[in-house]
Amino acid sequence: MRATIKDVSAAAGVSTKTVSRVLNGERYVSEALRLRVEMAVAQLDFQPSAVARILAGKRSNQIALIYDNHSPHYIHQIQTGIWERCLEQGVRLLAQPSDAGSPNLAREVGELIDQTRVDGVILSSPVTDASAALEALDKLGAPYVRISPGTDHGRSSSVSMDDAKAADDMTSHLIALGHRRIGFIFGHPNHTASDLRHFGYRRALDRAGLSYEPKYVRPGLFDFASGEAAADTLLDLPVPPTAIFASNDDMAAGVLTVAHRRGIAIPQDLSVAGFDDTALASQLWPPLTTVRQPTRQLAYAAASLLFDGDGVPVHRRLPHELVLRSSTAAPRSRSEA
Amino acid sequence: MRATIKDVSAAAGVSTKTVSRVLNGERYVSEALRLRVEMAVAQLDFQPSAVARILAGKRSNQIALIYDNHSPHYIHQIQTGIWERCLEQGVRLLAQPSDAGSPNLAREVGELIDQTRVDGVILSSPVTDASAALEALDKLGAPYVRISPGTDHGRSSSVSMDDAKAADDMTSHLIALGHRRIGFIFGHPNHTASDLRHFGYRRALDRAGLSYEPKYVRPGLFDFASGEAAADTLLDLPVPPTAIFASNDDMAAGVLTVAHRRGIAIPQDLSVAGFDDTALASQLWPPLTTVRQPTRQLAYAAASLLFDGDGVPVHRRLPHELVLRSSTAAPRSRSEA
DNA sequence: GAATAATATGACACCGATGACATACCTGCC
DNA sequence: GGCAGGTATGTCATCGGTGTCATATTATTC
Repeated sequence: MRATIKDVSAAAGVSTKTVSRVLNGERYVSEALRLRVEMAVAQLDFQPSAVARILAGKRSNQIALIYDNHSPHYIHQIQTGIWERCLEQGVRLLAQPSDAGSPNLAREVGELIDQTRVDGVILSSPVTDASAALEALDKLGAPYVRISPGTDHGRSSSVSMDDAKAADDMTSHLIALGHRRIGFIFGHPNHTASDLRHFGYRRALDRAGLSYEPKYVRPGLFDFASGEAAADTLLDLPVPPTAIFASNDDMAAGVLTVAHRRGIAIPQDLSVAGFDDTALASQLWPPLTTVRQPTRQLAYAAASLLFDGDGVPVHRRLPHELVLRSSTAAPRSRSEA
Repeated sequence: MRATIKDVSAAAGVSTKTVSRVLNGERYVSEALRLRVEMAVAQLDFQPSAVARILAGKRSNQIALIYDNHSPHYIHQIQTGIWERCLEQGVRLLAQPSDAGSPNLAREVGELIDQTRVDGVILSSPVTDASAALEALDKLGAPYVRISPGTDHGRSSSVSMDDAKAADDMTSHLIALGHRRIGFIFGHPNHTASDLRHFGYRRALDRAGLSYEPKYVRPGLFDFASGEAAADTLLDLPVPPTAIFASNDDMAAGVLTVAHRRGIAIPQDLSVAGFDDTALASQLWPPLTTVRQPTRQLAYAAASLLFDGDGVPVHRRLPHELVLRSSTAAPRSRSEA
């Protein structure tokens, strides 16, 4: 059986409380005792039980990540970023997939907090905007940080990128290339980022003096199939767009596939842009022009805010980056209006 | 403050032990008391503290997943499969990324077990074959199940697919199409599956009476870039292969990109096959013929073995499936030897 | 009807740490 | 010399449950 604090205290000839003091680096321990305790700890290869600590103390040294996202790449980045920060902090990470729309969400979150006593929670989109979850967390007084929340920004600390600006940048890039008819594929309506990206697209058109044409804007669900469907509709138009900007890479992949199927050359006959810079983006043919979302860094920053936070909401905005690859180019004929 | 078992016992007018019995569905509780307790629980919205349970009892109702895998899709599938089973069991899941080659692996695993008291551990490749981790688990007596282990099969329960058979099937498919010169890209040397897939490839050639040509076999690392590099080498050969079988989809994507870059038509001039059936496979152009690895089901089964196991190693093998898409076809000229 | 077994309930210690508080020992200062 | 205040250490209750054991009640058997 593993050594407990009692074994250590016996071996060192001190009280368990003194051992506890040494363990936690408290003041008021003489150098002599500190040394004896440390030697006993080393000798017994003693590991304090996290469980007992939680029960007795205040901190659990565990945080939870609540997510509901169907992009493995995104979650992986998020998880990796958080984990990196946790490692530095000596904190464990509990993964909690969930369903942002579930009527049980509040209960699930409540159970998570009550049962595990996590010190804090990180929410990723779209759970960031599930009011049931937020209410449950507020009620229980659990600190939480949101990654890319869409609404209610004052409610908690958060990290985010500027989705509108990014979409604006990409759209402007296409306009600069000479495109005048730019299709846009909306993201999943549950994600607030979808709306922001759409707004950025529209703002860029507006600034360039191009009219916003609803027929060039199609709904999407952030998945491959919806990208295909949207592309089919757009390319069936009497005067199809010369460029299509999809709200994420998966949908852009769908656009590419439709184009290949129709024998449309990319980027000569059609420019395609995505969003996220997932691994997929560089593995497609042609490699996708897209927006690099600093996902891992966002996650890392979120964990930092959680650890260092003092209750006052802080917002951190991280910069995105346009990644220009070969799926975009000037349209074949610049004379088109 | 949250209700505790004491509040419930007071509200129901019974001892805490009786509440505990009801909570755990133990025998020997009268219907009347059970009802009173259940009502009190409902009324107070009582959630037993997992932490206290762990400390007092034997089970922690937590398991951990230790992984070190650079494929987000794979991990996501694994995590989802395990989570599904955990949900049924009311068990929480701790995610523990790690580095299979790290000299600290044994310590990390030891700390994980000691500190969290997880009931068991699931290992995914390649940590499945990191002897430091296995030794640490054995020493601490922690039950564990491995997903697709490569070595030492008798050592623990495990779930796996038949990698050799799958690669054999795919190779046989290419041979049946008429291919005689089939390139092969090896997987990451750390993963034992790599070796098995290669063996399956070779066995299929052998059975068909085709000679095994080392020049058609290139190393790879399971990533896109190594797929590109291997494809370039293969296609530069004086007599290049008419088909390339990559040990996973990412590398197959690399092959497709090289082919596109060189203007090689797929599948007319070159057939390409992958392995795993990741999301990527169906999002590429042309969609990839590949092997569907039952990752999620493997993970689910692994969790089941962990929960239901009684210490006796059990091995479960799940069936794979050939997914035929449009990246493979008969070679242009069947006359080639 | 007494002995035995099965059922039902509670008292209490305990899991392994930390928190609150008590106590003892030094210093330094009036 | 006595007292305040910082330093060092220990005692004991406590966190919120479960395990063990004792005991009371009811059912079964001969």
